Amino acid sequence: MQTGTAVISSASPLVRKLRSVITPSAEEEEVLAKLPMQVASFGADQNIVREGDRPSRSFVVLEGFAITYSIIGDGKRQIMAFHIAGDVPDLQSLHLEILDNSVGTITPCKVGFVQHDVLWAICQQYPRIAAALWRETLIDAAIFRRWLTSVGRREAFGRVAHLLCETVTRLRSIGLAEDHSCDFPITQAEIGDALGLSVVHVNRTLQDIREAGLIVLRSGKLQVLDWQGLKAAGDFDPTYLHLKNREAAA
Amino acid sequence: MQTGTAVISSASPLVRKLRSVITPSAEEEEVLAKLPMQVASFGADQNIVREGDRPSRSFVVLEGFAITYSIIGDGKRQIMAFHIAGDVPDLQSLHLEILDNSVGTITPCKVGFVQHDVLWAICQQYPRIAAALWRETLIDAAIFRRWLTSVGRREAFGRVAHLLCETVTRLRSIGLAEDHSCDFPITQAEIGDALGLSVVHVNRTLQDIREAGLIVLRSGKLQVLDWQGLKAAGDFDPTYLHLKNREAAA
DNA sequence: CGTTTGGTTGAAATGTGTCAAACTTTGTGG
DNA sequence: CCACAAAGTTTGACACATTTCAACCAAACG
Repeated sequence: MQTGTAVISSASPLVRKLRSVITPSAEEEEVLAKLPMQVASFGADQNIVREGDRPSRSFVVLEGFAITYSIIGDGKRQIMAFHIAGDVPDLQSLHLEILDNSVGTITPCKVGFVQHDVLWAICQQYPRIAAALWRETLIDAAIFRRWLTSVGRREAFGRVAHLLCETVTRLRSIGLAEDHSCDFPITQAEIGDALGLSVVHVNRTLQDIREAGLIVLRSGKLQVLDWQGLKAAGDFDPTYLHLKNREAAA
Repeated sequence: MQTGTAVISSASPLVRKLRSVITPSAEEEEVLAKLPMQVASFGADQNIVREGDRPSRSFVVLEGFAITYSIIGDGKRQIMAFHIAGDVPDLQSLHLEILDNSVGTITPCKVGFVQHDVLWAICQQYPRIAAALWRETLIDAAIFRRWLTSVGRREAFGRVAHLLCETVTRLRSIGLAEDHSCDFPITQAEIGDALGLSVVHVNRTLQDIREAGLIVLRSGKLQVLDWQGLKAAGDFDPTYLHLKNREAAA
């Protein structure tokens, strides 16, 4: 894998993501690699787009972690997705004029804005890329469904375990995890807002998971000690991620 | 509305749904109206497709209520969506080979199966229909996000209220609700499985909502007595449904 | 190095689940 | 059209997972 890693890391996040979603041709890869985008950097905890916006462009996450979230009436926050390199969190705005949720950073991020008309043009010229983009939004929806299942019907232990499994698997699929270790810059408060739990209870649950010998999580690094055990605890089956490179899910 | 109703009801559920999603041309409407589909009837509580299937066709709900659901390890069920006439619950299978959830009926249903290659051909020939279908899947995703928010961060009262608002609004958008009254054949157990609540608690919550004078719900009929009040209770804002016909959300 | 952010702990409060039983409505076959 | 079964709803009592409050501690950071 050593030599392979160099090749993979030379590809743009968008191309790496594409490879996890379809099997692109060289030409298709090149189109995405040369996609005209306006790169911008954001600090941690900043909004990139807000609920109610009517964007004329979407953006790719190039580096860092971002979240899709919404604030409800009484001020509580629900995080609906964690976004990593290669994700296009507001791709939906290509078809839905008004954004129904906000997207913000939780770590410093580099993102690339792409005009919608550029995307439209590419979709017309490269139907397989159009299909891949549609496919990506469908996978996002599948992830939402799984989260809903987790939050609706699993207890805290299983919920957290499932989130950890999913995140590691997704990071692996784009080459950002070795074995079952990865950067994990998500705070306990953010885990809570994602899973419908209080910070306090996330903290206690994380301790339980540690004591069960399943993980080590310290200073933003996650190491899974017992992958099978964690999968079992979270009732995790990666089918719903519809990854092309199945090994990532092993 | 009387004369208008006649016209609307003459349209196929698919066309009516299309009108709520985009503003179709006469030609586009005709394409969908004449879509070759194999119509089938199902009794209540039957599976139409199952998790793990690899369908070569999708289906439109023509009559009745269906659900997207999943069973987790310990046998609990999470319902992720209620489908009404015009919905295409497994449209995702057009792009994702393997189904990651089941779809079943909760009332007797009439559905129309459409081969994927037919859909592909239409998408190629009518880009606006392709866009509309993509758009529909994006709206579905938006609904999942809202459910997640509801289940994650709202108490039972708000959750149930939100679900009622959403269902009435969607039924209105396809002409299946007058004012704020509609058929509501969803059992309390199903509401519970959708919202992550036990039947007992759904029952008590429903009584609270009734006592608050917001609704009448009896023998499968829902009548909203205080729409503003119900919206407030559920913190409901229909923007996320991205309806073309905004009046439906009033 | 102080200041901020994130993590940890304990105790008490509570929303919701579970269990178990009764009641009511709906559908159906005799 | 009644009678019965099945499905859905309702109730009460109790258990418990999770929240809230209120500190305190540890690590990161400029």
